Amino acid sequence: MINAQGQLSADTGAQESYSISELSREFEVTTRTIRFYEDEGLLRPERVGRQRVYSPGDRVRLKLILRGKRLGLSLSEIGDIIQMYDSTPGESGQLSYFIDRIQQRRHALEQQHDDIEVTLRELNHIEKQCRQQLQGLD
Amino acid sequence: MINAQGQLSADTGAQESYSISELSREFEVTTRTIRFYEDEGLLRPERVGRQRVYSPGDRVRLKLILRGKRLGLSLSEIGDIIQMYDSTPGESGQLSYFIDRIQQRRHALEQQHDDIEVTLRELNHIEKQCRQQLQGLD
DNA sequence: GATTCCGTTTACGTAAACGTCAATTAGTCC
DNA sequence: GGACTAATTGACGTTTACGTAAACGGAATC
Repeated sequence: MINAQGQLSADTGAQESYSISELSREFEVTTRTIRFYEDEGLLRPERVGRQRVYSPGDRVRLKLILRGKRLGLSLSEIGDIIQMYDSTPGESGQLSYFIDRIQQRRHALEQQHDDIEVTLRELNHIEKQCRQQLQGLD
Repeated sequence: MINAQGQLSADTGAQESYSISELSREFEVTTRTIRFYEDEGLLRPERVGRQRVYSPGDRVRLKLILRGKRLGLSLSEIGDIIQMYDSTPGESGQLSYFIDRIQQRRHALEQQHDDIEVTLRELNHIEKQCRQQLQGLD
């Protein structure tokens, strides 16, 4: 297998580096978007010359970013969360403050979780009514 | 009990009308925001003179809007959903197309649901590590 | 060596979702 | 009847998250 840099890489399913257009295609975002995330400090790919080269770690970060987007988070909120992932070990400043931030995130997520369940139930109800209408069983 | 219009209303917990500032306070959004939602066609309060008067139904709609916001939906997506709630009975144009739209919404919500669970698990993991650090049990 | 394909930087444009005045109206309190 | 309070319309400002176009750099290909 040959990657974008023309180097051989064992086909383990996990490449060791990615070009911007590869990631762009894989995740269906524009290169503009990926560069923008870098401007915002969410990604820090290496450079070979002027070109960006993304590691598997960068790819995971991009995944995290997109997951955050699907949840409706702003890029700065996403940056906040990514920072949590990054500073996992001990150097997270005030540990208890850090835990606090985690709790807050979790609280918001749990609220969303509830909102989703309510909405799903309601949509199910509406759909049911529609199906009855469709069959004239009303 | 006396509402904003100076009229008596039985204290059943459910008022029969609300002023814009009442709703503003209750849901902690600015009046500007509420008017903006009206501009976008998400709310249609009645008028007494020039003043807006909101019914319990309007209040529910506002609740729906804010729930949608917590889920990260755009106002137009929220409008889309509210329309589903409104046109429940039979006049939903192409019923099967309508059901299709419901399915799509549901799919997005289920994706979010999954995203949340993954993120929550990860946050839990991170928090655990932090707590261990805090107790020096590492 | 001209074209094509990626990629880069710089910069201006834009849609969404409000914020922030400013000017005006209409009722209320003393 | 002046002051205050709540509401209204209108208009411009702002932030976020990119889109879009221009102009250029290298490598590959014909």
